Amino acid sequence: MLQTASVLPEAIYDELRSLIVDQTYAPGTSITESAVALRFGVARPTAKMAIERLVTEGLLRRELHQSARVPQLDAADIVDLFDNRAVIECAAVAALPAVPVDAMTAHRALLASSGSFAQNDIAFHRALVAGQPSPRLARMHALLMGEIELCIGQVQAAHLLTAAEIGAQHQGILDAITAGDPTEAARLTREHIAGSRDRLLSNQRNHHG
Amino acid sequence: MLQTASVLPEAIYDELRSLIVDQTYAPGTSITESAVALRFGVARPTAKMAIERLVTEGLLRRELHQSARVPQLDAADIVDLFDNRAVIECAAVAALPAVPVDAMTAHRALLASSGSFAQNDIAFHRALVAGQPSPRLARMHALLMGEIELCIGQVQAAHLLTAAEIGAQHQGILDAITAGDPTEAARLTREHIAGSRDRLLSNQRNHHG
DNA sequence: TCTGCTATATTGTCTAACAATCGTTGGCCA
DNA sequence: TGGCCAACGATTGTTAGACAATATAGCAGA
Repeated sequence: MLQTASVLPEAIYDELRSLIVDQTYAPGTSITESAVALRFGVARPTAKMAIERLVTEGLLRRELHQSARVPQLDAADIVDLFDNRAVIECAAVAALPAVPVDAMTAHRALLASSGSFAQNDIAFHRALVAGQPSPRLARMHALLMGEIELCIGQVQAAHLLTAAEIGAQHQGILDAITAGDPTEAARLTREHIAGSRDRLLSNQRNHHG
Repeated sequence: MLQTASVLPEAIYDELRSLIVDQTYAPGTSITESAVALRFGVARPTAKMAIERLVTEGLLRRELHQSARVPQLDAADIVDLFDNRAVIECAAVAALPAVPVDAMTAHRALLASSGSFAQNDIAFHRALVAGQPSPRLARMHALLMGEIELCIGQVQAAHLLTAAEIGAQHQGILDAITAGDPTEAARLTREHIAGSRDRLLSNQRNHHG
């Protein structure tokens, strides 16, 4: 979370964020302050606050005097997002003293998942970063992950790879951490993320290319 | 800049930010919304907006129902800030196709400066990141640099090193970029930032230890 | 002295309203 | 018929004032 906000805008923020990531609001949809205020039964300033927070995280874009719009992420965005994510997550796993329990939980949940496992994949990576000691690295990661989720939703990439394949790559990262080899952990993380990126890119080409 | 805000909160944000970085507001000072609104002659919501943006950047901290306070950065903060800064700036210089003109400008200004050159140093590093193509890497860097400026102000570290010494290290980084050696550029950047970190740390020990 | 209550200060949120600005639609003119 | 300009509607930007919720501090009592 980027900032500790008050409870009401926080709730609206959460809800809106889900609607955007779920593709309930398609890319390009414009989201006005009044509409949000009406939908959630709050005053416009409160809705405005939630929207501005989503803009800060990159899940919405807006310009002066125009309503916020759900961004359409293109190939360049995917490359930028995943490359930066690799930088941050490599630094994170290299700084991990041990495997965080939350990461193990997400890992097992992913391997056991029957349907869509994208959320478990995200949770695994978030847990790796959360388990590492630097709060600012975690903040920067959060700044990327919102758009990453949006991106995965937009490319309909839930099943580009099997849970077993993803799980095996995760297992390798965990093993390197446990073995006390941060360099190897970082390398595997970099490869894992680059693989996801390329898979998303080829899928996007098929859909929009 | 983290987000494109409207003009009035933007102006207040800029002014407040300067006052905080300048140490006009000492660490620990509490800044109320009303006080800001009064000082700048705007309504409280407008002041609130500026304050919340500074909180997002880490230049102020606040909890629910309490006024924002200027944070007192300790040794752990310095380490965290500079280590993460090294991660980001290394990635930035490694991605630089050539030396940005703004970086050259700041570099020359630093070498020619007679008094305090901290601003030129900051400008140089900002220019390096701004010259690199990824907007999200730049955003993450901006998230760190606010606190970095605050940190430098709090440790009264304007003259821990001569302009000539800093300039020489910068020159080395520029040379590596020009030579098309991103690995070397990243290494020199990492060393340069680690040096700054250690000097700030020892200075802080003298003052507060 | 320590505990508990009260009072004040501050933020959280709402309603209502006006100003500024952007996009669009319609009409007017060539 | 087609292009330019103006007015309109929609939306955001900003303000004012008000009330509720909460934290801090100071005071009173045991």
